[in-house]
This record gives sequence, structure tokens and C-alpha cells, in this order.
Amino acid sequence: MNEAVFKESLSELDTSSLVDKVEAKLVELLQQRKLHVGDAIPKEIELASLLGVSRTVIREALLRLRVMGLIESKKKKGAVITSPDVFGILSKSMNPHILNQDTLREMFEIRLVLEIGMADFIFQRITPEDVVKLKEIVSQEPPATEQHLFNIEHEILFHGKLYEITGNATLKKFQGMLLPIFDYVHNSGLLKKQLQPKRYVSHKGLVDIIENGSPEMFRNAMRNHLENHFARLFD
Amino acid sequence: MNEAVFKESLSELDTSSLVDKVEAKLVELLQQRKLHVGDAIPKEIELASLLGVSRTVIREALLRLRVMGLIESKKKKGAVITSPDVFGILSKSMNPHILNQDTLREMFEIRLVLEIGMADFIFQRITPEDVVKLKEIVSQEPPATEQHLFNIEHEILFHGKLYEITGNATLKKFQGMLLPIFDYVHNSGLLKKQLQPKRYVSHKGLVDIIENGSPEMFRNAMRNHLENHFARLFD
DNA sequence: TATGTTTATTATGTCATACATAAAAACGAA
DNA sequence: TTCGTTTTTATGTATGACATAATAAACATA
Repeated sequence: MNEAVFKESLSELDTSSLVDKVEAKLVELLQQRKLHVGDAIPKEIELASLLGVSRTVIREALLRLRVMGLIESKKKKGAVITSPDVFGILSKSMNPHILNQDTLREMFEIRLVLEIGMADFIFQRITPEDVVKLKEIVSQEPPATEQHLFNIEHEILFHGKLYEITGNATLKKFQGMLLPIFDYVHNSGLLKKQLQPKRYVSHKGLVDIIENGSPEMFRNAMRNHLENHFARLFD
Repeated sequence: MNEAVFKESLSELDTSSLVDKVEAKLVELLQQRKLHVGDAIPKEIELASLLGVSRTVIREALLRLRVMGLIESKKKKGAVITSPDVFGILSKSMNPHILNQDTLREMFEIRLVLEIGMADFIFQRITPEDVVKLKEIVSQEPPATEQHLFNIEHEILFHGKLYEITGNATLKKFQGMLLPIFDYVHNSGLLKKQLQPKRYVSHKGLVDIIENGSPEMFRNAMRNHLENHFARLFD
């Protein structure tokens, strides 16, 4: 039974599916820098005959790469390598209604971690223009009412600017991804209600520290600023 | 020309491809909580006839969901809803050889942000057993040599434990994803060489602070502990 | 020559069908 | 009942065909 033997020895290497192998092969090519951003990869049919599998398999492998953001395929031009937008990919599955509650809370927590931890990058890379912009944002802060302790849009504007100042585009994208989560968790009944919501260090206070203080001071101030959120997690 | 009119009015709704629509439809179902984790979704053929498209389209849509981590499909059991492992999805495309250098550096920076910012969660959730474990890890720290300022495995062990202590599984997964990046950036010529590498606050020092100090102290100590990395970024 | 329009080409997108494969379920014998 | 075998079933793979959209080529017109 030559055929049987052949199949057996083949399946030894072959725990994974055909598509897995093709995908791995293509990723391998990317990793070896044989292909660069903007390069076009062979047509589906060429790849199929090249790798000895059906076009179906090729298409599925390419699709995976596409979902992962490694390639983009245009109608006639074929597929081209793209530099993956690491977090852009995530935004699709980063839907509050899909994630489970534990994950949602954890994402909420990660936002707090980031804003406290990014102090050094703010101080290292802030420009005079940034300071001006921050002050402008603070000056336009709407007054807090009884119902709404703070205005969501304004919160996003201020804190988003801080992320921007870090000069870390990936971090900024990450924040953009966390925004809907944060909003959802904040408004849903997922966390305990805060007993007596209070404002601690204000946005203006944070800006003052950025101007005259140190990363250490900023971390502590930001921790204080976020106290309401921490309280809802810890109390 | 009834047919032409029909096609035209159809294409008004139809800027996206068939697969796009099916994908959106399925995601919508997930979001509406019509489907829950563990639920099985209809078979491919059923979906095909249900939505009036070919099995090919259904398969591609399902594949997208699978790559996004929203479903898992078993051989006979069909596909079942899974709570997406948010960062697990990323790990594939999170390959140092694929990402561009700016992104790599930014991921490197995010790790620093996280470890400084997570102090409060460590202090809030640490257990006596964690302290014992930390001390055990520190006690087994290999001595620093001339060539290697620190042992990578041991670094991962210690810092990984810290992530674990935060009780934030998502954060821990995130770290796992950052590890290869960090290693790569650290060893490649991407960053400046540090002129005179020095050890500042040691692992033991961090543990002491965890036992007797405060989150504020820990943040500053961790910032100091990571000084070598910061120096390579900022100097 | 330059420019706008039509036609042909090409590679991906979609469909249909058939078969392979693996896992579950049904079945049967001890 | 329990173990091993067969059947069923849904996904995985292969193949061939046509649709569609973007490009390129050809053409016509000023």
C-alpha cells in the first residue's frame, strides 16, 4: 500500500490543516523580509499552482492575513503587503456588547494603568504648543452639574490630548480602542455606584503640574484625579 | 427595464461585498445577545440558505469571525460562540519581524508605562502567597555578569509575576504579547546602546516596597528600576 | 499631439457541486 | 453495561464556472 504509507508519513508533518501551512509559509516570507510593504504578492492562481494546493486554500490563507492586517487585496492589482495597524485590527472585536464582563472591567483598569504610567513620556515630549492647547481645553471645560459629574466629550478631549503628547501613536490608537469600552463600563451597572462622587485633582491641576512639576508629581496627581474610578473598583 | 432598476436600487445599499454584509449580520446577532458564549450557531449550509448566499460566502464570513476570535469551529460540532481573547488574537500579527520600527519602539514604551502604572492594582490585590513567591523568585536571581546585565528568563519570571498579581488577566495576556517585542527591541540595534548600564532599584528593593511601602513609592521605584530602558529611549 | 471614450483584459469575488476527513452518535456483540 | 465498529454529519478541500470591478489598450475626436 504505497499510498497509505505516503499518506501516513505526510500526516506526521501535517498535524495542521493545509490552510495553516500555507498561512505559515506566507507569514514566513513576510518575516524573512523577502517581501516589503507595498510589494505585491503572486496572484491566487499562481500561488495555488506554486504551492500545489487549490485556490480555495490559498484564498482562505490570504483572507486570514487580510483580517490580521498583513495584506490588502485590491480588485485587479492583487494583494499587497501592508504594515499592520496593530490595534486597528482589534477595534472590530473590541465591542462592549461582545466582550464578557470580566474583560470589560479589565480593559477599564488598563486605561487607568496607562494614564498613570505615561507620565515620563508626557514630560519628555511635551511642546510649548501642547501646553497652550491643554490650557485651551481646560478653559473650555463645561461646569459640572448635579446629574453629570463630568462631560464625557470634554474628558475624552483632555485625556486624549495627553495620550497624543506622549508621542506614542500606538498608545494613542490603543486609547481610541478603549474609549467605547470605558464609556460602556462607566455607564452600565457593571461597577458599583460611587457613594459620594467627588472631584479630586482637576484637569487644571494636572496641567499646572505638567508645567511646573515632575513625572512623580504627575503620577500621584493623576492617581488622585482618577480616584473616583478606583473607588468604584476597589471599595 | 425592471431588471436594471432593481439592480441599481440594490447596489445603493450594497457598497460592501456580500461577505461584508453577512459578517455584519452575524456580528450584529452577537451584539444583540441573541447568542451567548457556548451557543452553537447554525451550520454553514443552513446559514447559506437562510441568508440566501452561497456556502463560500458564509465560510468566508465565519472565517473572519474565527480570526477575530469571536467563534471557534469544531469538525462536527459546528461553530460556537467564544468570548474573544482580545489580545490573543493580536499575538499572531504581533511579530517583531513584521512590525515596523516605530511601532516596535512604541510597544517597548507601552511596557514601561504599564509596569509603572499598575502599582495600585498590585497593592490592592496582592496576597501573602504572592509575597512568598516573589521573594522566592528574587532569591533565585542569577548574579549579573559583565556580558549580561541581567538574565532574560529571570526578568520575565519576576515581572510576569507582578502582572499576575494585578489580578488582571487581560493585562497579563498583553504582557505575554509584548514579551517577544521587548526582547527583540532590547537586543536589536533599534535603540541606542546604553553607555554605562547600571542597576538602580533592584527586584529585591521592589519587593521590600511592596511589603512595607505604598503605591506611590512603588511607582517611583519601578521608574528607577527601569531607568536603563528609559535612558536608551530618551538620551 | 493631446484628450476623452470605448473595449478588452485580468485578478478577485461569488456560486455550485463533489468528495475527503474527523468527530460524534448510533449500533451491535461480548 | 462496556467496548469496538459502523453510520452519520458538518467542516475541510478541490474543481470549474461565471460575475464584477479595475486597469490597460485601443480607438476616436478635437
